[in-house]
Amino acid sequence: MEDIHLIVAKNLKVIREQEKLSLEKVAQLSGVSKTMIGQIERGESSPTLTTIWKIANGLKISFTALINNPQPDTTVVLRNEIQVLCEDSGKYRVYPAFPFQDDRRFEVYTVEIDKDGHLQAEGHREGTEEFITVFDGALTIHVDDGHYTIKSGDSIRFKADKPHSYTNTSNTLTRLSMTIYYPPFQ
Amino acid sequence: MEDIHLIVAKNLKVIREQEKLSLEKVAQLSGVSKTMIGQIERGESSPTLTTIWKIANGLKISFTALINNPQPDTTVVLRNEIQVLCEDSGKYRVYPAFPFQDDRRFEVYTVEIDKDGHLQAEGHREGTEEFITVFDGALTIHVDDGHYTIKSGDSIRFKADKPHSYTNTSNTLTRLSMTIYYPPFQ
DNA sequence: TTATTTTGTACATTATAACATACGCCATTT
DNA sequence: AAATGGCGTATGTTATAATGTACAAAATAA
Repeated sequence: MEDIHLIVAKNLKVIREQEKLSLEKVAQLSGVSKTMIGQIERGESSPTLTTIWKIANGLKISFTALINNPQPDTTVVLRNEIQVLCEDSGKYRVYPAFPFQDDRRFEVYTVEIDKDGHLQAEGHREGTEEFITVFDGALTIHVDDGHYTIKSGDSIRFKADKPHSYTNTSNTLTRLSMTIYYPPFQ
Repeated sequence: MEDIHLIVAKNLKVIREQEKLSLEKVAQLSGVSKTMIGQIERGESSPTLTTIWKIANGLKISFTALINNPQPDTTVVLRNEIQVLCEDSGKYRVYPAFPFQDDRRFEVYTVEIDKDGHLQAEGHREGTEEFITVFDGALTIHVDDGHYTIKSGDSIRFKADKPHSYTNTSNTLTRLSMTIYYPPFQ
């Protein structure tokens, strides 16, 4: 239960059944076809904004009542279930453990870099910072003409709004945890 | 500036320019094509939920930052600019002055009923109430076997979660203001 | 100036959201 | 049991969201 249209699916179905409304009834209240209402509820369709708007208005509920995902108090993320992202021919692997969400201003990744693995990254948004702790191997970070080598157990924090690079400068697999902070707008 | 996709259009353009990002850049950050970003900004497209989600994540902003419509302190609604809804062959005309919105729990209509005009309405959601003040003519409301005649200057409040009807029982045009209250869920 | 890059839009195509219709299922009811 | 009505799903079609390519204007560099 992660993808946005699945959240809407769940919310809509709950609200509709709570109100004891048929698909037909929701259709005529909202002006959206019965078929589409059904597909949205089953998660078979990613509705457009105007469709969501029509439904919210028809049911006299707020837009966010449909897109809100009531977060549980606890979330367990299994490594095997994370969609891994690869760079440098698979030598640099990113596991997004806690992706960016709503007003949370950070995201947490686990990164694995094979021996000789390397990644050159562009600068992120103005004010963005990275917080890295190395658990195995050693990492060398180049940023702003300087370079820093972080060994297992050590950590680094740096402003990531300029181009920077990560290199495994050990002879083994390097594993690290990376938290990226994005400052709010304005 | 009313329709939901126009709100997103405005918000996206403001944020993008604020961050000095090109369409191209937003495209690669979000994984949504440059063309689509442009169309959304120009209000030429009503994006799907997944597209909005991709953009929000790419820019590291909340979903609501895109769909939020910063309401002005004052809103003037001209009668001529309201989309009028007609029933009973045009004898019953509804002007939605303040439609339902977000967590506001009511909406305000102006209604005009010609001589002999009539409307049979189904019951609204459980707990829904209507508040009517008649300004011209006279209105007879049937609900739950009872009927009430409201003359110019008078008002009525009734639970509208059962079938009810409105009839102009005067010899002239009847005009009234109707506020409908929808109770929150749960 | 001319050349070059960058940026936003126009166009043609593909993918899919949205709709109208029809069908099958599970209730009641008779 | 048969018939009826309400409800959700499957199907085929249309509208439009989404993409890729190409183009034109503006900005930058030479």
